[in-house]
Amino acid sequence: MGAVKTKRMPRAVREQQMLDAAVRTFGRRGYMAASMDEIAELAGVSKPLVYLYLNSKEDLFTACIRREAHALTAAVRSGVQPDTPADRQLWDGLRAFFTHTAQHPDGWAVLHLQARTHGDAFAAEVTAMREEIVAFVTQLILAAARAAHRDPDFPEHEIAGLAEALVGAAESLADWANATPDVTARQAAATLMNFAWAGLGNLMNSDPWIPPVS
Amino acid sequence: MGAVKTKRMPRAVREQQMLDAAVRTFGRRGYMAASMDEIAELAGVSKPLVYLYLNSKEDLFTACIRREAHALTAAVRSGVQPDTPADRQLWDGLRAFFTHTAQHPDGWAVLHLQARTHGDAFAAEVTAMREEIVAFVTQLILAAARAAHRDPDFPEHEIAGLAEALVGAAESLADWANATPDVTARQAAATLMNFAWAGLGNLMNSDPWIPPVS
Amino acid sequence: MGAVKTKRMPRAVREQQMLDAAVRTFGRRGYMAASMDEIAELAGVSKPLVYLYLNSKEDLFTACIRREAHALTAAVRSGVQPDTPADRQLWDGLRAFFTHTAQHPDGWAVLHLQARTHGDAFAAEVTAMREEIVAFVTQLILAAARAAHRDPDFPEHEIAGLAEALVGAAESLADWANATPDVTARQAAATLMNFAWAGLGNLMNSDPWIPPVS
Amino acid sequence: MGAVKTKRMPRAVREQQMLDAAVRTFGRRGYMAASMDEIAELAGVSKPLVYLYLNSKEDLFTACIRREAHALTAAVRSGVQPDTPADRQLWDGLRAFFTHTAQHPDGWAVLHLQARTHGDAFAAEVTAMREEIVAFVTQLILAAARAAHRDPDFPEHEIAGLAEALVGAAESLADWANATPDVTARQAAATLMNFAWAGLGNLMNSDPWIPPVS
DNA sequence: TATGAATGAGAGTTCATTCAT
DNA sequence: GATGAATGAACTCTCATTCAT
Repeated sequence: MGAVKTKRMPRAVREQQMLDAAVRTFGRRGYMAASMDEIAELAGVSKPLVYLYLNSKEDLFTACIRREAHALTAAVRSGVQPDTPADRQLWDGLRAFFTHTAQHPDGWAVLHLQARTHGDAFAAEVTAMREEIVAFVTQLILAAARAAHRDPDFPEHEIAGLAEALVGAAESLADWANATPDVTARQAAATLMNFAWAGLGNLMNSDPWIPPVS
Repeated sequence: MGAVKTKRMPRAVREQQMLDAAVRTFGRRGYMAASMDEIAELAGVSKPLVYLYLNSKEDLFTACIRREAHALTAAVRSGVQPDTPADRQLWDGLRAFFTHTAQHPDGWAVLHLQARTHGDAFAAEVTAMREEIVAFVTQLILAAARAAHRDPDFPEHEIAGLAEALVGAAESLADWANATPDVTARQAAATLMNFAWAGLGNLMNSDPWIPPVS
Repeated sequence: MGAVKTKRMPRAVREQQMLDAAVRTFGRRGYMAASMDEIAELAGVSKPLVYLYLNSKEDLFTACIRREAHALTAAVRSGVQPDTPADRQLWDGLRAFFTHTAQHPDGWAVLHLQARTHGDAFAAEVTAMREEIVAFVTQLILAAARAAHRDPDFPEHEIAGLAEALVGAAESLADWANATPDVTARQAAATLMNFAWAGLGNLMNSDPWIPPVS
Repeated sequence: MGAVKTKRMPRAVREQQMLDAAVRTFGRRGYMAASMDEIAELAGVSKPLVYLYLNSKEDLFTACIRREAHALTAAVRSGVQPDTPADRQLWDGLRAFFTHTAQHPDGWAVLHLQARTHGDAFAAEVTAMREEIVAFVTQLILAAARAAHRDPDFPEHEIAGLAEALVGAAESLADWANATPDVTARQAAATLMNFAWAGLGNLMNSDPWIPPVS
């Protein structure tokens, strides 16, 4: 069931094994329903070792959140090329995002479902990551407005709402894509780009957003 | 602290008191962290009575989900007038939605945060409600396409994605509006309508969606 | 092993049973080595009931200390007649003290050994009782001085030391009497009265303190 | 924090460092609350080394008791000059005793508080030391009686009680002196000499014991 | 001589749940 | 219709102790 029992590993390696087991368990069972016993067994170690290295259930969960948040933002960042048009950056970012969430469903569940529902301390950890992403999207929207040679005539705080809506839609689509068979990351990204960039009104007039060739 | 202790109430009334207490407790503490003790005390009854009426913690939580889901869909339904244009229906529905989630934050937390994070059985309960809403939105999109005298040239399954994106964005905005001071239900609805109907591309060209007067 | 299992007792009765078991266990094993499991079993109840009524191990121990301290001071107080000469009052008090400690060795161990060695919070509980006794003895010494028509020519703070010495000697003798077979409470009291009242110097000169007839 | 980490020390030195750390930890935390981890860290060595040298927690504690008991009796013995009058010997012994307990509060706590509250095995270790002291005091009393040219007319076992009372009073005064600011070892000794030698009755008659000049 | 890696066993505590009245 | 009394089971966490090097 658990990992193969390999004895006497250096601490750093063991810690990663524990975090792997913890992310999987927290993601599937939920923070409270996950027991330290189960995590330890899945990691192939004894419970005291988990406590020795990770300190407490709360600290372990926090470590999971941080690791997964870092992995997700790193994935998105490395998928985007800075000096490309705004819509291209968004398209690349979304594909990286949906690809990562599809490949790490447990990590995504930890971030999106578990961390936000078990206390402010944990929620604050994800909020930090989320704000980074929202800021990235906000800046893309502003860049697009500049590219259209226009100062946006809607107020700053309205842009915050738009970015929030886009990010929220992406988060929901990630869950949806994970739950719906045969929906690829690329399709999810295309759907959202159309929705966000062209808008339903334009889509009705057959004026969709066209993905770049890559 | 809890409800005023009135003895010998009819069962239906007592049950509602219990559900009130349970929704509040589940919404604030989370499903697992909420204790039957706390719920019973908040409801002003003894624990055995809770079990007599609601049977178990799981059943109690399920009853909460159903009641709140029903209340939310009823609120949205009663906000929409069937024989109006699609964008008007969406606008009315969104306003009803954001109004309800703002007025019942605990119920919304139960549906959006708690029910989805504690096992498939509970998640399935919300999924039923969610599918109803997604179906409503899907039908609005199709109606809009018909109104534009066009068969949508993107496949059925693409529409599902669009509806999903819209609903997901709405859910996220509900959390955002609840957490951000001074954001009204109307503002949240306007932001989302602009985003969804006009799209970011059009917004850049100063071609926003215009809310109806009401 | 434990008490006969009698079901459904009123809370007050069960609490006393639990305190009985706790005093015995704490007194014999020590505070830390005593397990809540053992106490519960000895009391003939399940562990959760102990927690329901007494809250925590710390609270349970505190409750033990208070009950035993109260019992001991009550025993001493009721053994002394206020309007008798100082040496008679001391003699009566010591007999009551040694009688009580001999009859409640576990309670005495809780007060004298355990409560003072496991943290300031517990120690403070006994200190309160001890100070009451020291104050009583101090006042006896002053009364004796007045009876000898003399203002004591040693300073206040010296009297504190004398009272402390007398009480400390009594405490040690209580342990000694409990540990030494065939030493009665009366003998212990007589030894200490001779030592304290007449002093070793006088005893050498065959001038002991003579116990009253009673 | 702990001792400076110096590698490869001779065994005897390392052992003393460990005992220093152990006495301090046992004295402050108590036997059970003291953890081998803390002791090892305070000693500046790894835990396995503690086990290699001292074998087990019980053995380590026993070693502490023996070392501190030896140190205390040695201090008292070296303070007393054999061929002096009994009261002078007692006076010198008490001063040495109070001086040592004031200078080694952790060691005194180990002997007086901890060793007696955690099982007969440990208690027996202190009992050995205590009996040595009681025997010394008993012999002083007998010497005083002989000096008064009288065979004491109270039985052997009464003398045991007197010695016990004196030693018990000294032990209590040691705690009291440590806990009361500005009480010197000399003052504690004087208080106890007055109390023991002259007795309260004589003190009332202004016939105290007079300390020798030194 | 010395230690980083690891654990079996058991502690205090809490909870959903039921019985007897 | 309603409750005070009671518990089995599980949880987080800690500790003395050892192995392999």
